[in-house]
This record gives sequence, C-alpha cells and structure tokens, in this order.
Amino acid sequence: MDMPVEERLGLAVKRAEQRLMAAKHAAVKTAGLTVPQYAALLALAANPGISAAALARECLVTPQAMTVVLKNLLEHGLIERAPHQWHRTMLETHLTDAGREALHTADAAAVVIERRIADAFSPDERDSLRDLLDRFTQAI
Amino acid sequence: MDMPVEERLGLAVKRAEQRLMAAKHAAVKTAGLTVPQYAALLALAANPGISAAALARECLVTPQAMTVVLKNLLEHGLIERAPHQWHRTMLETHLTDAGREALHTADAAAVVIERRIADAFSPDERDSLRDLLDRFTQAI
DNA sequence: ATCACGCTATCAAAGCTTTTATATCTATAA
DNA sequence: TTATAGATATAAAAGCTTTGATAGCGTGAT
Repeated sequence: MDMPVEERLGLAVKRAEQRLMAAKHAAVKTAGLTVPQYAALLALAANPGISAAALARECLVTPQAMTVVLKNLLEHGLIERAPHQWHRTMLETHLTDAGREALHTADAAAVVIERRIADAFSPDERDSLRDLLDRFTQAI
Repeated sequence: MDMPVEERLGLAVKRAEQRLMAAKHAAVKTAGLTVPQYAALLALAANPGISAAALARECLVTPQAMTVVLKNLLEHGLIERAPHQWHRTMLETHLTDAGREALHTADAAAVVIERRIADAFSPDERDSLRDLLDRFTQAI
C-alpha cells in the first residue's frame, strides 16, 4: 500500500480506455453492433473467408471469445459460414450484404470519434503520445 | 473507412490498457482474486461499511455489476454484509480477516507492476504522459 | 506408413458488465 | 399527512471473456 492512489499512470490509461470504449460502444450501437462485433466485421471485411481462429488472432481475443461473437453475428444474419473445400475442419466466414451495410454505418460513427481525438493533438503530440504508450506497453 | 488502421491513437491506448489488465489479472490471481474483486476490496478497505451502491460509484461500475462482484466475494468469505441500524434498506459491507489478507497479498503483487511502469519513465515523461492521456479523455 | 505436433472447432464452467424493470425505504416538499 | 423524489437492493436477459477439455484434420519427421 505504499503507492498513493493505486497507480496514477495505470489509472490514467484505464480511464482513457474506458471513455474510449464507452464512446465507441454508443457509436456502433447506432448500427445495432457491439464493439467486439464491429471489430470482427472490420477484420472480416479486410480478410474475406478468414477462419474464426485467425480472426481471433487478428482481433486479439481468444478463439472461444470469437466463436461467441460470430455466433451472435450469424444469428443476426450479418455473416455467413461455410466449410472450406479441402480443409473440412475449417469454416470460411464471409460478410453478407446486411453485414456490409451494418459495418459501413458503424464505421462512419466510429471515425467521427477518432477524428475528434486526433484533432485534439498536434502532429508532434500525437507522435509523443504514441511513443509513450508504446513504452508503457513494453514496460509491462 | 478513410482512416488508416482503424485509429492509431485509440489502438495504442487500447493495447496499453489490455496489457496492463492482463498483467494485473495475473498479479492478483496469486491471491485468488479477479481485478474487479481486487478493486472492490481496495475501496472497501478505505471505506469500511460502505454500501454496495456507493462502492459501485467508487469503482466506476454499475450497482448491478458490483452486486455480482460482492456476491462472489461473499461466497469466498472475504467480506461480510449486515443490515444497517437505521437504514434497513442498506447493507453495510466489511472486510473479513481473510479478505484483508487476500487484499494484502494481491496489493503487493499489483504494486510490483506499477513500480515497473513508473520506472520506465522519467518524472517529466510521467507528467507528459499523464497530461496527454487526460486530454485524450477530455477530447472524447 | 505412422506418429506426433499444430491448427481448427466446440462444449462447459465461471465471471464480469450493461440495460431494463421491480420493490422498498428515507427524506423532503406540498 | 400525503406525495414525490432519491437511494438501495435485486432479478432477468443478453453479451463478452477466460480457462480447461475434447476431437478431427493435415503436415512433417521418423
């Protein structure tokens, strides 16, 4: 208990991330998506036919977590899954038209937030913040 | 889709927070706690007898979320809850000896991480990072 | 050809979180 | 005194996440 308010630095990072997630959550909600669903659709649009496991790595979550996200996207008709030709053990995932539309709507709202953040800093400050955060991550 | 890699700045923050949480998770796990449980015990130690709703505000979560956390802590015998004298509608929560011990163990491990992070920066850099993160949070 | 290793998918258990909705009690105002 | 507002607790539904465990399919080394 010899550190003042739990952490100072860690606290600031957590607060920033919390706000960011809250804002993004509200943004993508306009398209009926959650943040993890939005992230999955975004990666899916860039990698058509990717497997669930690969998608999980792309989104930095466990395969099990991605399975649940995909299950919900599937139930909402935003993606399609079909077994791969040769690798029968693999399921190819693709966006549906509805999925593409939802992604487009969500992305428009998400970009607004990113732009607002970016505009709050000068180019030098952006570089500085990115550098400090990278070192923060490395230090752990 | 006119922004490069989703966000750059938001991504760096998220990555830093993700690493921080992963490290903290592993740290407090040595005491058999989760991060939310650790946060609750920490706030509880500083505010003996606090109500669940007040504790939720302290920890920046919803009362319902805190209820679940307290339920689990109660089942593990780390806290006690008893109705307040006048306000029968309120439950006073207190740490048990086991709870105090678990908190002490978890805190020791958590402080190690904070120290490692703090040591990665000069005092000026710490101030700079904190300032940039605060502006990041404000911008949203 | 066979066996082991790695990748894929999935199930189950345990936890955290949010939104929505109820019910009760306290305190203050009409 | 009654009514309203504020605070507390709890329940249910829906989602995300992790760890642990099971099982099938390919590739490469033996």
